[in-house]
Amino acid sequence: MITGEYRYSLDEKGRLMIPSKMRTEIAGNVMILTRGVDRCLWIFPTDEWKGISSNILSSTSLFQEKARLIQRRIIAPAQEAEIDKAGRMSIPQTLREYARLKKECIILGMLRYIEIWDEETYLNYLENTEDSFKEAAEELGGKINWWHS
Amino acid sequence: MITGEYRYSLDEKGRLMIPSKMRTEIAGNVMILTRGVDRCLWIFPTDEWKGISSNILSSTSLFQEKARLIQRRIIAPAQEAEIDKAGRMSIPQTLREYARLKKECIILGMLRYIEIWDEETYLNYLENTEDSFKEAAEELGGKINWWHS
DNA sequence: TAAATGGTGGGAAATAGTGGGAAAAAATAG
DNA sequence: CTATTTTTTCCCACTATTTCCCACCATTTA
Repeated sequence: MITGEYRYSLDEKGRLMIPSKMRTEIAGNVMILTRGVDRCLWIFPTDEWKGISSNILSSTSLFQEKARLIQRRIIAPAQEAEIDKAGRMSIPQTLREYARLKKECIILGMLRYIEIWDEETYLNYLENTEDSFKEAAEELGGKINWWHS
Repeated sequence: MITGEYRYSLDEKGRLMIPSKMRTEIAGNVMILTRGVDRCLWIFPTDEWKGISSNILSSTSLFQEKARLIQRRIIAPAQEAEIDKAGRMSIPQTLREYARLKKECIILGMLRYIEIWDEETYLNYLENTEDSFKEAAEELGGKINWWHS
């Protein structure tokens, strides 16, 4: 279970530190890096990625508009990224641009994957979604058992 | 599996770099280049192309309007293109015009084939399809098991 | 305070990418 | 059919980027 919220800065070579607590949760040092949905990047352990990508592919077909949308935004931009001996990961340029990463980045542990945000973008996101978050919490609160049995 | 999103520029001789990470995924240095669906070009490894083109042919008949459409748009414009020793590919003029390639191009790895876009066209595409993408993602999110087993 | 772990910066070698000259091929004109 | 021009292809040299590695700094732990 990968969790935690961290701030690290991109260095001049476009490398970003992955917190050691997350690294210890991950098998191997190769991961899959791709576009996320709200101007953030997603990092998946390779085995999680295999499941997700094959699920998407099997439930869509190439000559359909929606399938191409998903494929072009989620599957296509994905690249393998290695964690170097010092625990850092090089973020490819096109992905860096998509997420508008400047210097300070936020790293979020989402249980089975990791999100990377530009700090400013992230703070704006939190602020702008405050209301719909409360709504969602309210709605979910009625549906699930927060405290198991 | 070919993935990744890259930006390269067409040089004065109409050549376009194919990213080395994609080249290593491809057997041989000859590929099939043809029109794609949304103002982009498609590049297939030759063996993938054989499968796809024969699939299209066998599932359609000469005497059907729709079959002729697909043949004229996808099959007929197809040409062989070689990757030179420096890893570049010459894009024939008619295809360059169809995709409106100017200088900056986006190269997308679509798992079993590659797409080439003019950068501006691509950015417009992403922008214009933002809403239907989020819809499609939402819909897909409800249908599939993101986390295998 | 020493040792261990976590994090940062940057040099050097290897790899990837760019530009352009020259030979070959194709097109055009005489 | 030959000569000239244009286009394409092939190849080499140069530049940029990435990768690998090592040394150092900071922070935690004993």
